[in-house]
Amino acid sequence: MNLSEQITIIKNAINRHDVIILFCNCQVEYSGRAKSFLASGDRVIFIKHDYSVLIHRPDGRNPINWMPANSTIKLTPSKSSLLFNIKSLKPLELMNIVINDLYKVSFNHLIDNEQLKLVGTEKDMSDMIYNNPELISKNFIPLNREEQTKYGFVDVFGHDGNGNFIVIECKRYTAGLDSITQLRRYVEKIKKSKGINKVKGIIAAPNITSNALKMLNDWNFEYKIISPPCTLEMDNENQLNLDEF
Amino acid sequence: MNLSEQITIIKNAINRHDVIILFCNCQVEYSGRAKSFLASGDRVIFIKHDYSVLIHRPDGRNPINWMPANSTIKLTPSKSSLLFNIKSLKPLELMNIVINDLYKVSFNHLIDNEQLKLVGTEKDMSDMIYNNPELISKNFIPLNREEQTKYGFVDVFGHDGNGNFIVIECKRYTAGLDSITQLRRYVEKIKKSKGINKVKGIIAAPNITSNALKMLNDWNFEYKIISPPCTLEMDNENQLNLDEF
DNA sequence: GGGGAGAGATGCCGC
DNA sequence: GCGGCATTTCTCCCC
Repeated sequence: MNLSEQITIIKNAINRHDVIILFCNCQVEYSGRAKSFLASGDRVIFIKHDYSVLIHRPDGRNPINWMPANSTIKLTPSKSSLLFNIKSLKPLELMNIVINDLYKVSFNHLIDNEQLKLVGTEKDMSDMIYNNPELISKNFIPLNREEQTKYGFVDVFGHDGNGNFIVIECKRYTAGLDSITQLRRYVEKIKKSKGINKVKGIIAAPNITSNALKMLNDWNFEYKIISPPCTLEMDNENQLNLDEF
Repeated sequence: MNLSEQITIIKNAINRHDVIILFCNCQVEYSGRAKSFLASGDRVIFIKHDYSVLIHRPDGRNPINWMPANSTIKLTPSKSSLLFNIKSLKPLELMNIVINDLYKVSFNHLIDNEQLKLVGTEKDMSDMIYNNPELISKNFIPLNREEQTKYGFVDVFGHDGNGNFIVIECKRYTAGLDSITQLRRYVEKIKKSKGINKVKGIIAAPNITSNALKMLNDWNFEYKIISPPCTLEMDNENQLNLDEF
């Protein structure tokens, strides 16, 4: 297949909003929110249904370069092979891909209307604590989830029945320094907005870093070892048993 | 091509550490750091050289499901089509992919030894300020970059020649509430470690949110409108002119 | 659309 | 390996 035919085929696939994969050797220039240059190497170029463009290296989870959805994709022949000019607005971003060698092209029209069901998130954690306040202490009485403040959203807010407000910040993995400063910000905001000084801060997480623990002690906050819930209800009868794996 | 031949071809490609693309209809179960289920739909499965596995939907920059590098990938026939069992250790993560319909398979051995040259990062910003202290003020004298403290790393640290220390936190885009709490943490740490109370905090960023600006004023910090540098030196003579695009 | 914050974040660097 | 932190973060949600 000659180059001109190949360009026509790819252009048609783009116009149909097919998902397109190119195995190729290419170099990439990007200018927009930052500026980058990637010298020639073997990569996979990914043009998606939403006109986002991903450039994946042979390794790693993330694209080495990419353009956001709704980009304008121009494809032209060059002396050696193909040239992509990709443009996106707000913010203005430009990308040029010089294809030195096109190994393989593959495309298909894909339809996917399903949504991922996910459990074990931080939201699941705060729900669990709200519904099982004894996880914090036998006195804890939750009042709100996701309490809105000008200085941020509190995961779980409540009191202990003795006039002490309680602010809980959940982390699904390890709480670090940033978690403590975040909690501190909420505690101070609650103190100010409620006009009360008796506000206790609690970090709920399965792990905490040593420095975070020290900073937490400095601020008289508390740490509760709590893990996110991890039980997925599957109504699908074709369900696989991950335990058997 | 029958199913058994197809499995052999894919297995060989996996053993060669080829990058493999499958256009297919599939359902995905994941259990590990969290738990998820994704009902049947059209997707692209991506097996990389490092044995990471990505499942991409027709839209969006990120994989909807994935497994990290160095996973163990088992491929077996099922009643309808193929079944992937993928396993990763530390932490233990399991994934099952049921392929209902395999549309296309493509693979290629890819080699990429190049590194991305990127400019316009936060590090570039702090370097720029360190080398051009007048961007902050005519009195600013930088002392260190990336000053290490137990409670975090200060982007740029210096003084004003009048006994006031200066702590600068850079953000390459918009500074938010978290940037202010971060700066506050550094300022307090410097005050404590140096045993001095005259420490000024400065946010250097092209934008700041309204709430962050308010909090910054509450803490008597300063805001300097500074953008990250964005000039890429290209030694490649095949350089494209992005401006002409 | 701005703002805040999580993510199965990932990836990098430093100790 | 832990820890702190940026990311062309992306993505979701709420106002």
